[in-house]
Amino acid sequence: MATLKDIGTELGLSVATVSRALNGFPEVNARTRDRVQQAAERMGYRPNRIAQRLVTGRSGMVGMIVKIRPDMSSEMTFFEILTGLTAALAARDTDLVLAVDQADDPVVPYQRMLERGILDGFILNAPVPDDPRVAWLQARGIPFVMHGQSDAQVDYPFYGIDNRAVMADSVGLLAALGHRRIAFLNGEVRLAFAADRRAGFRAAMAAEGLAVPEAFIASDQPGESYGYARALAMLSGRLGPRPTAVICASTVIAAGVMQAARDLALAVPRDLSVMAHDDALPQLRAINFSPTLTVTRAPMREACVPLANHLIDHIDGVAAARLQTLIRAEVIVRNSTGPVPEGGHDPWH
Amino acid sequence: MATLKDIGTELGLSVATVSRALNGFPEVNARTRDRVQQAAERMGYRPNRIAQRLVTGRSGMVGMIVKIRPDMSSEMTFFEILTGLTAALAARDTDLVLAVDQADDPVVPYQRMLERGILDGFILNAPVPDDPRVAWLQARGIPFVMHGQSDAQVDYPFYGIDNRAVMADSVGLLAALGHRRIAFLNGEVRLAFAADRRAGFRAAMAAEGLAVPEAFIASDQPGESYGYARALAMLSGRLGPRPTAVICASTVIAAGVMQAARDLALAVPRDLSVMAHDDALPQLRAINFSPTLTVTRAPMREACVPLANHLIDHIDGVAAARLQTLIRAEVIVRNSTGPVPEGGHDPWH
DNA sequence: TGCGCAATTCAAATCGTTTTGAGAAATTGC
DNA sequence: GCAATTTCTCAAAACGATTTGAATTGCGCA
Repeated sequence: MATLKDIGTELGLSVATVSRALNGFPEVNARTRDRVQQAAERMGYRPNRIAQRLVTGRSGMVGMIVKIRPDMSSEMTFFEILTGLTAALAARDTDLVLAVDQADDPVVPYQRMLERGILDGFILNAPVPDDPRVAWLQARGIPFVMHGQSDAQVDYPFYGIDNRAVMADSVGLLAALGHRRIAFLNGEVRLAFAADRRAGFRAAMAAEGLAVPEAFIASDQPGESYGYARALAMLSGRLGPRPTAVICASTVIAAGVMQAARDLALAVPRDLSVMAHDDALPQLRAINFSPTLTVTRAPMREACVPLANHLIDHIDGVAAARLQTLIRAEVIVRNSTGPVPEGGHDPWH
Repeated sequence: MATLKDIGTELGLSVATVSRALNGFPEVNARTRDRVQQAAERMGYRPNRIAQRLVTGRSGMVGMIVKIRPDMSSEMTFFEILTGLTAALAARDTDLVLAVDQADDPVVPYQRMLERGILDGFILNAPVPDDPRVAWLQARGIPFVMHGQSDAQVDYPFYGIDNRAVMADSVGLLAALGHRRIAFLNGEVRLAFAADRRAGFRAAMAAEGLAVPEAFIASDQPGESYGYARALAMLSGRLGPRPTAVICASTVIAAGVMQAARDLALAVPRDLSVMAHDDALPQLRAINFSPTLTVTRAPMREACVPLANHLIDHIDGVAAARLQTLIRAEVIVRNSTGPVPEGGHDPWH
C-alpha cells in the first residue's frame, strides 16, 4: 500500500504538500496538485483510515446494535435497513459495525462497543418512549441518529414517518368511503411507533365521531400468524358486530387478514376493506396481493439515505435541530378498499 | 478517556513501562505491575484500538459481506449466525464490520472493504464450488475463514458439517426402517453445501442398492412454499409411486412437507416418514413439530465460536491446516420417522 | 572498594496521517 | 532596486500505542 511518504519521495515533495494537494487545500499550486493526483492514482494510493482517525479523532465507522426479536417481520425489515444503510454509508465513505444485543440492560452493548474507541456514532432504531439509550448517549456526547422517531419534540437527529398522519390518512380514507366500524391491528405498543399509531388512530376516529371498543384494537409482535388469528377473532362476530374495514400496521399482518377473510368467505373489498402501512419490503409487495393492497407507503430502504446522512452530518457538527426529518407517508389507493357494505353503516356504539 | 501517558504521569512512570506492565511482559517489577494495573482500573483505561492498529498492523476488526437472497430461511439463518458470531468475536475482543453485497462481481465488495485498510480478515459463508472469493483473497494474502465448507481438500481454514455424512446417516436411518422410496428436498445446488448433499444422497442411496428418479430430488431456494409445493407434487402420485420417506435440507422445508401431508390426509409417520437437517434455529424448533421431528442436528449458533476462533487464530499466524474443522451432525430420532408402511416396500425401479 | 551481572526502567523511534508555524520563492508596489 | 506582500512549500509536532536499545539501579562477589 502506497503512503503519502511514498508519493512525496517519488515526486520530491513533502508529505504535508502531498496531503494538502489530495485534500483540496487552496494554497497548493495547480500544477503540483495535478502531479500529486496523478501519482496517487498511478500508485493506487488510499488514505489509511487508521492513521487518519488517530489524528482527526474520526474513524469513519458507525455502530448499530440490533435487538433480537424473533418474528419474521422484524427480520425482513432489518435486512432491508441493512441493505439501504450500508449502501448509504458507503456513499459517504463510512463503515457499519454491527452487534447483537443479548443483554438485559439496553445500554450495556453500547457501552461495550464504545469502549473499543473506534466509533464515531450510532444508529438507533425501534425507539421506546423515554428511550434510556438516548439519555445515556447524550450524557456522554456521543452522536447518534434515531430511526423511527415520530415525535418532533426532541433535541436529537432523527428520521421517521409521521405515524399520526399515517393513521389520520388511513382512517380518513376509510371514513370517506362510509366505514364506521374500523378495526386496527397494531404492532407492539411497547415501541414508540406503535404507541404513536395507536394514539393517532384513536384521535382520527374521535375526529370522525367514532368510538372503537378495545377488542378491535390489537397490539402484539407482528408475527406470522398474528394477523390471521386476530382478524379471525374480530371477523367471526364473537367480539361484537364485525368491522367493515381493517387497518394493519404492516403488509405481513395484512397477509394474515386476507387469509382470514378468505377462510370466512368474506370478499375483499366487497364485504371488508383492508389497508396497511407498507415499508416496501421486496419479499411481500402490496401490488402482489389479491386484490392489490391499498396502503400508506414509506419505503424503508430509501429512508436509509437521509438516515445515514443525518448521522454523518451530525458527526460533522451540524446542529441536531437541522437534522430532524419527519416525512409523510404516501397514500396509494388500490383494490382492497371500497365503499362500506350494505348494512354496515352503524358504528359500534 | 485515559491514555498510557495519563497513567504514566500519575504514577511517575514512562509510557513504555506502563505498556509492558499491562501487557504482561516479564521484565517489569511485580509491585510496579500491581500499581499500574490498579491505576488503569481506577482511571478506566481502555487501550485505543486505533493507535494499537497503527503500530501493530492489527485492527481487531473483521469483515463479513452478506449476499441478499430473498428467502426466509436464509434470513433466519443469517440472524442466527450474526448473533453467535458477534458474541464469539467479542469474547476475543474483535468487532464485526458488515456490508451487503449488491454487486454482480462477487469480489468487488471485498475489494471495497479492504481498500479502507481497517480489516484483519474476513468471514465468508455460502461457498460455491471453486469460489472466486477464495482465489482473490488468497492471491492477496488476506486471512479468512469459510463457513459451510464440507470438502476437506482445501488449504484454508474452515468450519462446516460433513454434508455427505448427514445424507449417509439420514438415508441409513430410513433404509434401516425398510424405506426404499426416499425423496430428497434439497437447497440450491448452486451452493456447495447443497451440491455435497446431493452427491451424498445419491452415494448413500446407491450404497443401499436404491435408485431415485430425478423427479424425487428437488433443488431450489428453500422459501416458504417450496417444501409445501414440491411435497404436494411428489406425494400426489402424479410423478410416479409416492415416496414413503422424505429428507429435507432444513426444518423450514420440513414444515411445508408436514403441511402437504396433512392436506393429503397422510399420517406421519404411519404413511410417511419425514426427517430434516436442523440448524437449531430458535424460530422453528424441531421439537415443536407435531409429531416431533427426527433430524440430523448441528446448531448454527454454536458453530460460530470455532468459526471466530479459527479466523482469529489464523490472523495470529496459526497454519490453515490446523484450522479445518469438519463436524459430524448428531442424529436425533424423534417421532416423525417410522417403519415403512404396508405395500411401500417396492423401490422405484 | 570496585567490578560485573541481573533486574528494572526510560527515552526515542515507529506506524501514516493532519495541521501548525515558519521559511523560501515569486510577485508586487514605490 | 529594495521592501512588502503574496504564493507556495516544508519541517516538525501531534494522535496513542508498541518496541528497540540504552541507561539506571541494586545486588553479589572478589
